[in-house]
Amino acid sequence: MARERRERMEARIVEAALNVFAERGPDAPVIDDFISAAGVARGTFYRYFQNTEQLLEATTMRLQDDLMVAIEAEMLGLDDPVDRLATGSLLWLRKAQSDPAWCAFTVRVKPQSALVEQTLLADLRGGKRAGDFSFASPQTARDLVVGTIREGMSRMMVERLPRTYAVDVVRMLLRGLGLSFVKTDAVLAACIAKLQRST
Amino acid sequence: MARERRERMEARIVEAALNVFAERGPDAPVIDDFISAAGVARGTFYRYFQNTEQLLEATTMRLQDDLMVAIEAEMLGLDDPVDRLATGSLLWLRKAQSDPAWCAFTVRVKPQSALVEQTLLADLRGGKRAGDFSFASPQTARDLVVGTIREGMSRMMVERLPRTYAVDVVRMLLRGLGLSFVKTDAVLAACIAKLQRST
Amino acid sequence: MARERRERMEARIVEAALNVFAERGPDAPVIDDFISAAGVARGTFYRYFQNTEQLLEATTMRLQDDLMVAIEAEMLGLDDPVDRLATGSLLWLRKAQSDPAWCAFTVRVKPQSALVEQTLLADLRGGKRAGDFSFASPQTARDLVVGTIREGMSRMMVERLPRTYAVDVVRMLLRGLGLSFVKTDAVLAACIAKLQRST
Amino acid sequence: MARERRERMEARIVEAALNVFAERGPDAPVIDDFISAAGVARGTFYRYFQNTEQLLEATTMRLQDDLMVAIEAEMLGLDDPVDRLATGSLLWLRKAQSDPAWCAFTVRVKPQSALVEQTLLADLRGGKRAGDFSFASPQTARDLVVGTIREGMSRMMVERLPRTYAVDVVRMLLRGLGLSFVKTDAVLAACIAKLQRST
DNA sequence: TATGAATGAGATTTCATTCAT
DNA sequence: CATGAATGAAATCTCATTCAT
Repeated sequence: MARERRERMEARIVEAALNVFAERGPDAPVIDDFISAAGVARGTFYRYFQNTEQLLEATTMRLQDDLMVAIEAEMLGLDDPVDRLATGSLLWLRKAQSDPAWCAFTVRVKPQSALVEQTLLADLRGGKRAGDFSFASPQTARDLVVGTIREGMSRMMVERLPRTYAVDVVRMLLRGLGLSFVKTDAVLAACIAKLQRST
Repeated sequence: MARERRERMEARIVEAALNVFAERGPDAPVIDDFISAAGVARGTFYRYFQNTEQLLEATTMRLQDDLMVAIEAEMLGLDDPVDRLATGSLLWLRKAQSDPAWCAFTVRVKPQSALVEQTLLADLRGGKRAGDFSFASPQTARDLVVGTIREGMSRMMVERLPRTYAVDVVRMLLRGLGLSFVKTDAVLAACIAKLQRST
Repeated sequence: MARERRERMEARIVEAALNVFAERGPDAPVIDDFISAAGVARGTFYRYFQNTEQLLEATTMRLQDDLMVAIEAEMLGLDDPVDRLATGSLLWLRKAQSDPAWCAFTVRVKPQSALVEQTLLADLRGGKRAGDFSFASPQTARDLVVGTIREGMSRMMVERLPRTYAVDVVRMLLRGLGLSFVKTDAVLAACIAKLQRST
Repeated sequence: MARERRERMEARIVEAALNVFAERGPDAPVIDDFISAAGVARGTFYRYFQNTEQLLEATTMRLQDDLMVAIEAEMLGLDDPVDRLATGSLLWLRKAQSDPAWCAFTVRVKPQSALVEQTLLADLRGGKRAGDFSFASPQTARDLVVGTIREGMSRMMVERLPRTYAVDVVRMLLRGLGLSFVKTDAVLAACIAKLQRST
């Protein structure tokens, strides 16, 4: 039960961090913001997190994992790695566009959640094994996907991007990953159709 | 003449900042490092820059502009936007790989130099007008190029990337920009050949 | 003529200092306030005054001398030291009450103008020689007069004092200087009457 | 208990400030002097005082309160307001004359300790109620007492004042407050006699 | 374990004064 | 002489982090 208490407290702080970001924006948040939002003493904070960075990371991981799980749920039944990558990227970008606070938070922290990284790499490898993708190495391919999406998210923080932005980006990504132009369009069309049905 | 003096002083501070970064690495450098390196009083520093961040930006802009000029020199005679974009990206990534201090410095600051942005957008537009590229908008295409390269540079700071990394990335980029796979390989081959000759 | 120019410039700076005090109040005035009010360069200022303190002193002396001269004019024909001291103090306090900028300025600078000090001491000595005053030493008596008036001026800066304040103070001063209570009242009455006539 | 700690810390800083002043004199002491003397971090200082001025005020208040308490002890058994005022003023001036550091410190800060002000006003009111004093208002009377003593203290900082200075001043003050010349001399004589006995 | 005072490194600001042009 | 950029000492502020209670 001591263990449970620990987890409740940790969750409380993370929860508070989320609110702080949603309310005060991505800049400035200082430790005082977090602890006062969580209603916790300074010292208590440091019992749960070594430093602010770690809180941010933990929160980002939480956020990314949550989204990843939601996306996986959405993709239930989708087995083809190419379909999965397309759908996943699309949903990720849409989340970013529809939830600026989430976007701000995610873009500000460097590392990605392990779950996201693994899922992404698995699909990249799968797509290559299936002969659809063609790239030098999964890590290099990952840089294309992660870097482009991250840059897009950065720009969302500054200017309003068109509704079609997500699809436009995913098209570039699939082509960049070596998917033939014909297949790219087919995959995209199917993926969009499926998403519309499920909404 | 008072104006000239101002500019000399600003240049002197930026120059010193470059040295500081080259010597002490991208982390930690504190304002005292900069002012003592520049041989300038604290008050003088704040007469030219509002804060450290601003100095970093100014310095990064300088660095990026300098590299851009060097790359333009290297590309003298190259007129085709696709060739230019391929060569430029390649040289940029190679610089990053061969000069970790430069890479660390550049990757740490958000905005890109205006010169770089303009050159990039011009080539993207040119390549599209020529019918080589195909993408939704130059800005979206820019996100692909800038985001991927930036992500690659980030990863360079953490792990050693293979010699072929730069070429691998550029191949993905060209394909992502909608260049046909055949042309992509041709452009890359020509571009590499030309670079080898000129070295 | 070079000498004349010098004096004109000095006067200009002092003049500006007066305005600064009148406009911005007694706190804060910084050298920048003075030089920008005078439309003079930093360096120029230091050619005329060694430091801010010296400017303040010069200005105070000017102000006090001016007032002293005005008071002397008002007292033309008054020869009795006791009358002079009473009238002078009264007029001084009235000036302070009617001109808050002047008051603020004067109260902030320690030393008194030599002219004021000499006039005061002369009247104190005169009144004692005439057998009206009685105190240990003119310097000690001076402390009573100067200290009380200065304290009153300080309080004027903070709170509004009653119309009768000046007379109340002068009555205390005359008694404190050893003037008999009867004479004090007579002197005060005469002095007030004379002032009313002259206005 | 946390409250107690706070008070101890504040006292510690004020205590240190006293030492600094005693050792280095009233001019120049810089924030670093205070914090190093108190063995306290810069941040801590600003947690207790907004700026140096505030520390000076707090310290002066402490000093004035301490002296006031000592004077009250000395006056134990003295109930007559006139006696109290005479004795108190005398002791205050003697303290100033015998302890230049204290004098310098006290004279440099504008406001008086609340305890001092209240005690003074009470005695002024008491003396008036008893028919001994006669003045327009206690506040005006206060200006006479405070202003004169302060001016005397200022002058002590510059020149050496005679041994009789304190008594001379108090005589002027009592007369100025409207005490009859006869009573003034009687009160002074008694007060001096009493003090000599108690030493 | 929870608390919040204390720490201290550092950034930023302010300003009187100096000095090259 | 006039100018205003440069200086540098000191004040003030901000925060992440430590630590005694």
